[in-house]
Amino acid sequence: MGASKTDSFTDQQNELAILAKALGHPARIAIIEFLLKVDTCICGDIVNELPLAQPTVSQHLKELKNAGLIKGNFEGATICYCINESGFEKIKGFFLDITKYLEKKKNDCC
Amino acid sequence: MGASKTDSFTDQQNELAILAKALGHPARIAIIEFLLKVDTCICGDIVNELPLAQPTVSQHLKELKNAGLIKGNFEGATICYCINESGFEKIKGFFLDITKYLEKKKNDCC
DNA sequence: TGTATATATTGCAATATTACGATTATTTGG
DNA sequence: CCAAATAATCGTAATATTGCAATATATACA
Repeated sequence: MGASKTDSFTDQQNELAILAKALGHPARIAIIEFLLKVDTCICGDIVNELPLAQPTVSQHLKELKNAGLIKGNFEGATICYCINESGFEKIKGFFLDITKYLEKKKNDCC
Repeated sequence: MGASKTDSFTDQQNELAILAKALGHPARIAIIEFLLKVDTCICGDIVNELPLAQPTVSQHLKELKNAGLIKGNFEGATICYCINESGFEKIKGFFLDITKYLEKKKNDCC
C-alpha cells in the first residue's frame, strides 16, 4: 500500500500525527526556530535563511501552514509569516500528559 | 530527489525532526497513548490494540525504538515495552521554547 | 502600462513510507 | 526434542515525500 490507514484511528490521533509529521523535517524545524528567534512576523527572508531552492521552501511553508503551525498573510508584495499559536496548543496537551506520566513513573522495569 | 538534505541542517534540527517524524503517524501516536494509559511496561498486547497486522505493528515499534521514544526488552517469550524518558526530554526543550515565546508574544500582526 | 520582485504552482525524477503475506528466529511448555 | 506462541525480517506493491527547474501569478513602483 503506502497510504496510512487513517480511518482506523481517532480524529485526535490523526490530528496529532499530522502536526508531528509537519515538524518531521529539518527544514521545517529550521523555519519554526527562525520564527522563534526573530520573535516577530517575518516578511520574506525565509528563503534566504534555508539551504534550499525557493520552490522547495515554498512547499515546506505550505505544509506548515496546512498543519496549522504557522500563519502567513500578504503584506504588500511579500508575505508575513509567524507562529500559529493554536497549532502548538494542540500538541502541548499531549506533551503535558507525557510529562505528568514521566514525573510519577517510578516502576522503571525496562 | 526524495531524500532530505540532512547535511545542510544542524544535528539538533535533524534530531528533532527524527523524533517528530516518529510521532507523525496515527498508529505510533496510538502506541504511545496506550503505553501512557496502562502506566506500566507492557508485555505483548500491543498488536491486539491496533487495527494493523502484526508485521506492520512490529515495524512501527521498531521506528519508535530507533527514534528513542520507547524501550523494549525481552521478558521471556514476549517483549516488555515502555516509554523512553530520554527521547521525550529532548523534545520537551523545544516545546518549552515555543511555550515561552507564545506567552510573551504580544505583537500579533498576522 | 511595463518591469522588477516575491511567492506559488506544475511536472517530474529519486527516494521513503506504509502495509501485509510469507517466512524466519526465539522462547515456553509438554 | 517438538509444537505452540510471539515477534522480527524479507519481499513487494501502492502511495507519499523531497527537491528543483520551469513556469505562472501577483504586487509594487516607475
